[in-house]
Amino acid sequence: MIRPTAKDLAEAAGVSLATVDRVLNDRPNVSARASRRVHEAIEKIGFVRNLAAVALARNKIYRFRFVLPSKGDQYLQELLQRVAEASRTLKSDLTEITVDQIATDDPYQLSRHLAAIETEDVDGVAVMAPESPQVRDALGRLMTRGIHLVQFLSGQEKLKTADFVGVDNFAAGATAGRIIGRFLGNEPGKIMIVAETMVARDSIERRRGFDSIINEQFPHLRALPSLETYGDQSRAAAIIQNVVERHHDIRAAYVLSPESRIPVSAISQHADLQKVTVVVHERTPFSEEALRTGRIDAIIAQDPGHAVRSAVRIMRAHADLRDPIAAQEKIRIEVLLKENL
Amino acid sequence: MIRPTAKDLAEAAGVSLATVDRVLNDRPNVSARASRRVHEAIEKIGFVRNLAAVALARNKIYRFRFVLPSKGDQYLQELLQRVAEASRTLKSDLTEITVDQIATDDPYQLSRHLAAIETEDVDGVAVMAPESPQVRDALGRLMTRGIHLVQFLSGQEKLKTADFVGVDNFAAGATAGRIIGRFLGNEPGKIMIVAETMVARDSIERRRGFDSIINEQFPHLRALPSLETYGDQSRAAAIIQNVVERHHDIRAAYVLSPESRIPVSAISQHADLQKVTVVVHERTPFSEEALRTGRIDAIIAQDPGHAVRSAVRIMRAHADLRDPIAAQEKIRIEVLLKENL
DNA sequence: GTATAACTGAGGTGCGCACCTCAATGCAAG
DNA sequence: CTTGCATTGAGGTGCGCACCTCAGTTATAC
Repeated sequence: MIRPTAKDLAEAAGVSLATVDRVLNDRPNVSARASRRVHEAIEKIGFVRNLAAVALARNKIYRFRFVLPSKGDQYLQELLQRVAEASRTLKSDLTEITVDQIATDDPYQLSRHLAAIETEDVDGVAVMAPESPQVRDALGRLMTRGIHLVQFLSGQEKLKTADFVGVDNFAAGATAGRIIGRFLGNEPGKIMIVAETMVARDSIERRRGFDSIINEQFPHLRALPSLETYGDQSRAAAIIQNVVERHHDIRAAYVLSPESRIPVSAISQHADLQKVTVVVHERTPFSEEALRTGRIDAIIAQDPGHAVRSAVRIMRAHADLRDPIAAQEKIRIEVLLKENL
Repeated sequence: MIRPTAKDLAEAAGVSLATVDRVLNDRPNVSARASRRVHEAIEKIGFVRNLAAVALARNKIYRFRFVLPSKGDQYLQELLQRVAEASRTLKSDLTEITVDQIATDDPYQLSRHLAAIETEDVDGVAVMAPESPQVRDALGRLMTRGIHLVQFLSGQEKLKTADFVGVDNFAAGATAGRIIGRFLGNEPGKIMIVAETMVARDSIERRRGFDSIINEQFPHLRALPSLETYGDQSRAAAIIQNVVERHHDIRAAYVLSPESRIPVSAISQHADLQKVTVVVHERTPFSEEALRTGRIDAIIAQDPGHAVRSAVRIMRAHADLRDPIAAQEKIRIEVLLKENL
């Protein structure tokens, strides 16, 4: 038989098409016996639903929304581009993607925005926002209202019920630690650590992962306290200069935040990049160029395109009441060197 | 308007549905004027084909075939699993995937097998086979017969007309070179290089990439001539023992071939893995475990699951007379350390 | 027993498009 | 003018399934 249809399935199961429909779509009023016979027949004749037909018959448009920060540098731009790209590609798959850019670092504003999302307007929401109790509650309320939520690239620690798309930041920090440790060899020295802010949970976890490796595996190295730039160019220059002057044996720098342009620029002003091993996070036009020209030595990245597509697949699966395929949705921690850009 | 349909498009363009159909599907007998008006209307009303409806109306089953080696170790198993997985997932997308396992290292047998593939049986073929003139000709003939070909994970140098899915092996070798070079630091030493066979083009390119980095960036290191195991455990042990005895200053080992179990086992018998930095290719249960336990230091990998899905997407695009989205189909060279497994 | 609820089947409609036929119109060459 | 060919439109069919209605049947409670 060429690819059995629902009709073939009904025949094989000895029931009517209506019952097959009830079983396949989990509708009520089906006896256990009928359900069992249908499932057995599915196995027996190898029935597989034609998703194209399902989609057409349902004639449903999936509407997903990404809630992203309004302020940022190149990494945010990269993300926006990937979302736009996915939006274009998925239009022919009955999927419409919108983007809201919000001051996600203002919990009040973000909460209000999330509260204003209507259940009827959207089938899933992917939110990228730093952790805060207020935001966590707002996200919880969103889910209570039946809107499927994906925590996008940055998670709330105690919101385990929502899917999370992104890397394990502890592991990412540990990876950075391993690279710096191995690159530096056996000579002792200090490592400068720079972040936009240490309020962000991502940065904290990366730092913890980094420290765990350095302390255990490379005890001759010492990671200095984290410097916070607050995204300010001149502040970054000042605090980095200060640290460089006070420690003559800085052999490496690790930038925790996704936006590395300001920290790296400041570092290159005040330190000899030939001697200092620099590792940053996220691939951006800046970090890519810096790696190419040798200003930095490695990038720890997560592919934003993958992340976007993964978030959409997860929201789509939930909208169809399916389970996402977990294995495929794992975002890899990528290590980029000059040679594998 | 909710999502315009072809009917809306016809109306907007001032032509009939039949003409819209002719334009959308590149059928003959359409005046330039009609075509232009349809395309303008597409832009104007934002028409996007409903792929589900297209698929349903076409009612076409895509049949793709993977031609893979019959002999191999864990990496082959990994690949087979990923293909099987994709096969299961894609069944509901009207895509059927079959696997032929052939002695791909026998050009004669492979050519005969390829020649026997019927145009009617299949919409695309993905072939993983070492380079040889005979195979290249057989692949060429396959394409001449109108069967779309994807070179899967191993390409023929002079067959540029066919798509290739897999990493740039020169870059992969260079990445390995960078890692070993940086991990070893400034002390001089020698690097042992092991391959199953250096006949395979992949190994040759990796070696070239590796040498280019070592020679340019790390002149205090010397890469020894490649050792060939021919997949034989005792032969591997013998030649590696020989090399270890003749060179007392071997500080690293680089395994070029995707199957690393035999070489690494042999190396660990005859060298002190605490002191020797080992880099291998491809993630397998063995290499993963070896990385976890510290027997090896890094894995250069390409995600076989991605590769399989990418090959399928490319064949699918060609079957639909579309162009694949090149950016999405690039397979990354992954660097795996203990921390980002 | 009867009333009620749970189940089942038959049949219809429509999703948006591809693909087909056939008649009608335009247009150019001779 | 006629012939021939390119172009266009009108209309129909079917892909596989979801979703609906309604009549009929069976099980269960009382």
